Amino acid sequence: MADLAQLADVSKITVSRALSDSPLVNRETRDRIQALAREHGYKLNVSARNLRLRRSYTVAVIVEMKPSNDRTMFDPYPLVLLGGISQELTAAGYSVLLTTRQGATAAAVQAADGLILLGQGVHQDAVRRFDKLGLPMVVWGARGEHDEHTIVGSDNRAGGAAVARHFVSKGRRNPIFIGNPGHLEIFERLSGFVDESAVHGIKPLLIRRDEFTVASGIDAVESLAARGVAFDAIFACSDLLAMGAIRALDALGRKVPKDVSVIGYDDMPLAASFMPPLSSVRQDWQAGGTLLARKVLGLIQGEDVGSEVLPVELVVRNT
Amino acid sequence: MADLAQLADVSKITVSRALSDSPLVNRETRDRIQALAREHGYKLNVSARNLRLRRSYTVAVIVEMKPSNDRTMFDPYPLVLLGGISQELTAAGYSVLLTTRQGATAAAVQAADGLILLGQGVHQDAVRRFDKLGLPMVVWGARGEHDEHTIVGSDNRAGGAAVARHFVSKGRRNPIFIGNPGHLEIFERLSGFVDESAVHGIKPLLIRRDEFTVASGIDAVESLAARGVAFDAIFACSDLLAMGAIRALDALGRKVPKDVSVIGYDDMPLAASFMPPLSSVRQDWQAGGTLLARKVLGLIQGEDVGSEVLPVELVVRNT
DNA sequence: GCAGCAAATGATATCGATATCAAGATATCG
DNA sequence: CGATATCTTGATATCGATATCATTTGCTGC
Repeated sequence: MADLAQLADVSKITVSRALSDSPLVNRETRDRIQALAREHGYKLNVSARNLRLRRSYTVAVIVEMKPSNDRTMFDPYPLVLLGGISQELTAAGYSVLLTTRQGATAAAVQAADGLILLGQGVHQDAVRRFDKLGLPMVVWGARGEHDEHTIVGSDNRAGGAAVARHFVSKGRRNPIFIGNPGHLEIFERLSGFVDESAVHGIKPLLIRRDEFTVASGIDAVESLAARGVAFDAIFACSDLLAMGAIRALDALGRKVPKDVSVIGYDDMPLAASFMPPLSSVRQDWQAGGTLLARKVLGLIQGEDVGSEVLPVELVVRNT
Repeated sequence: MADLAQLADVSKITVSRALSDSPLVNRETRDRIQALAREHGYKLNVSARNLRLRRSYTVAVIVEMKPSNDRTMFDPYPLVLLGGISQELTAAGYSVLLTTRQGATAAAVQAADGLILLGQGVHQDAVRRFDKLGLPMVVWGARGEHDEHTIVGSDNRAGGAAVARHFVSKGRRNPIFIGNPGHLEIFERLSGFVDESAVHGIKPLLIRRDEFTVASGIDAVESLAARGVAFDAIFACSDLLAMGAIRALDALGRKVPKDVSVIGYDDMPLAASFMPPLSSVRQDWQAGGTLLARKVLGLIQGEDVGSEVLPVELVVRNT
């Protein structure tokens, strides 16, 4: 900037003002300086600006990425969320600092202006840990009873309820829920499902499975069959579980959807091309990401943003 | 730091040294200062340090994230890569700055110490554009003829060749390749496939399809059938294409793998659970991410790292 | 013709860290 | 005992931007 100042025969501060489009400087001067800056390939030193402004214009996104074949890493979900976040923040002139939980102690993270927490396993302890940083923070997921932080998530309860209503409309009386209600989001799906079923005098059976894999879905149905449990509908809390379930049902000679209705969750791209095309509950992750970003930005600006729940949509296909 | 200096009754610079574990300061003093820092929740101001050191300790990762249902956004691939990158960089004390191509003009990106380019569509023009930033840069993908930049990718050519050999070993004489050789990586797979086939006197047929979707795979096989083309093997350059192809073959009454062998690419988690379990070429993305990160770090340190090609593995299952 | 005001620019201090060089304290040695 | 080396600490300048207050210039209106 000092160099530019010399070139333009003005002071450093005028250059600074010109480059930030300040109305304090004559339009002519401003254009001249901006042209010079372009011409000489001037690049703002972000560190210097941030130091002076006491801001980093950076939002840290903390993703849970476990090494192995965990759901989080392989499902499209976090990436689409990241896409939405990245787009929105970038547009607002912020940068996205991506970290795993382990790396979150890095100095750069602590210097962030805000925090976004992703990952289904975001439990209270993790939230509290990051809360101590004292940064504006938004969490993706479901809202627990005593949560005070800002949460953005999709309406898991409504999703569960919609599935329950669908099953009822198909005359199903003995539905199964497969999943891990230990995760708050899954628990919400289960609650919505159970509550809505109860309205119609139906009591679903819970088969707890911790892994969100095809194998796990197969296993769940096999264990049901082995135990001789009667059922005519399955609500799996992930599409992979649902696919596994259908595979297992097929092997058992039970027809989907004639004998058993099956509905998955997430509506991953493959669901539509599954054979048979899988019915599923869709959440709009891109929108989720956008919203997460807007909320942090709001918090950073000192606004009073509340938590928000995004609608979901039951996509009925052939199962 | 000035406050800590007062508290410890030393100078700022001693505090600075103590906190960075400099051997220049007495162990006792150092411990005392570090204890004080912890106690008072001192946080390093990253901007200030970066300003002084003329470094940002940040590597920008530029991902192509197109809005719609593009392959990039939904496949597990970039996320796993990101996981590897993030892990490695974080361990080295660097931060990961995630951006889309559009956001890459942001000041923070230009301030990065290095650049990693991801996305199958990384063409020459994009590479050149970012090259102008003059930063250490590593690209994921395949190596073009005139490429001078550092490239990390998996051995697409070997992948294609392995598939060709497999087909030959199964006695297949009329193989089809489905995919878009416009992408350099895909082109390499095709080349390896074609060259290795030629060794055995076989000439594959190329069906060009630009989308990496199940629908596209179905469409490809249907068009083959409509044109009355004879074939007994399909090498699809993505698992989704392969799944679509198998679906379509099924509809046409052709058995897999009895009548037609099918092999996909990427070995996505679902491939193993597909019905029938899909044979596929696997690349180790986690390792790729790690390697990408190491290369940039090397470049940043001024080392002379070369390009590198990672091995792939043909996973033969039931197709 | 001069006070008063607006527009444009500048001088200086500052953000919070580290590099460089200087200097005091202590130890070692012939 | 003085000289030299070693250990430890400090003073000062600096990284590159912006906030604040000051100043200059040109113009308006009575």
